[in-house]
Order: sequence, then structure tokens, then C-alpha cells
Amino acid sequence: MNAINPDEILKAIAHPARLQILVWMKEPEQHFSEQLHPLDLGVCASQFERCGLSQSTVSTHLATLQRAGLVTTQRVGQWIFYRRNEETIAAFLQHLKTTL
Amino acid sequence: MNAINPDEILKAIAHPARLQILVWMKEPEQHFSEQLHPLDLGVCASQFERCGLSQSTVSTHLATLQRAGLVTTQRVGQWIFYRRNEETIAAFLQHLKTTL
DNA sequence: TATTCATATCGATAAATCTCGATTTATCGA
DNA sequence: TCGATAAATCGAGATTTATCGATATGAATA
Repeated sequence: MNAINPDEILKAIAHPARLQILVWMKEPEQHFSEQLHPLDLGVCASQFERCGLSQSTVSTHLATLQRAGLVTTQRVGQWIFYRRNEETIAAFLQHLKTTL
Repeated sequence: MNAINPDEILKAIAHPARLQILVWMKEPEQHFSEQLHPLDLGVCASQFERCGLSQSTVSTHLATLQRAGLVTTQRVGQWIFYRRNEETIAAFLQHLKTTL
């Protein structure tokens, strides 16, 4: 269920920083090994500021990814951890492959 | 050769009208059977005005698709025919599948 | 050559997106 | 409860994108 919205997903990944974030999240241990929290929880929001944008801008981009259903979040204490939503991503890729 | 530019392609297909045009072009005989010219040539530019936008806007969108390498053009007399660039599209889908 | 037709380009406006710093909200620990 | 930290939201300015009508270009035809 929870049908994907291809148009919204396309707009979401059509921004270099947002696409970069998704790609980074594919291999957390590769790119976020310095994170103090266990990576099983996901990647802490602040980690993504390495893309060179401000905290507020990164937060906006993460919200866009979440609205498109590409990531899920989990609050743990004062931190919020992001993870890829592999189901949505796979469904989108499949849809694009058959549609485009 | 002629490497694809994933960022540019993503921006190109992240607009509903442009995506629609690409999808329409997948089955020309399905959507453009009323075209007077043989569909082997491609789809005549004016055909795409059915998306509800003006001639100049459609022309701009077609140029965007072309710049991204998603379509090729062929001038025949006063008409310009558009065709999908299947190589680029396939390469892009493959890239997205392995990257995203 | 003048006219018509198809398409591209230009110039302008409107709308959407991007980005930031400042502020707010939420949670933690002392 | 207070101060610190993390993240979201707000408000504003800047940039980009979308769109149109008008005009230019290029080719066909009378």
C-alpha cells in the first residue's frame, strides 16, 4: 500500500543535495562511520550538513525527502535519525522503468 | 560515448509536461495516429501542444528534453520530428538503478 | 517574390524553489 | 528549573523556472 507519488519523487531527487543525501544513506558505514550513535538507528540529521548547506536548509531538504516517502525518521531523545525507505525507492525505480 | 548527465536528465523529467511528452512518444501509433506524416520520421513538434501549453512553451520544453539528450530531432521540410533517444534513456535508468 | 506554415527565440511577468539567519520547539542533563 | 543541544519553522531575499504573446527564422508554395 501507500502508493508512491512519482511526480513528487522526481522533483525530490532532481536536486543535487537531496540526491546526494539519498546516495550517502545507501552506505551509512561508508560515509557516517564517525557518528557517535549506532548506525542501526539511522543517520542523524546533523550529519547531512556536510553537503555545505545551512542547518535550516538541510532540514528543509530532509523534509522534502520525507514528504516524498523516500526516507523515514525515528526520534531518539533529542536526535532524529533518517533512513532510506527502500520499499518506496524500489517501487519508484520499477515504476520509472516501466513508465519512462 | 556521449555520457549521460543524470542531474540534467532528472531536472528534465521532473516536469509533468516533459515527462508526459516522453511517455507519449513511447507509443507513437497509440497517441499520434492522426499525424499526417509517417510516424517513422518521429512525432511532429506541433503534436505536443495537446499538453495544453502554448506553442512557444512546448518548444521550450522540447528543447530542454533535447539538451538533456532524451530526444533527437530530424528536420524534414518545414517540420521537425522528435524521437526518443532510447540509448540515453536506457543508460539513465541503468545509472539511476545502480546509483540511487 | 510574397505569402503561408512550422518552429525557435525574445522579452516580460508570474510562480516556484532555494537559501539563509533568527526564532521556536523539544529533549536532555546538571 | 535552567542552560545546552538538536531540529523544525518562520520570514525574507535571491535565483530559477514556467509561461505567454509577439516576433524572428526557415522552408514550402503560389
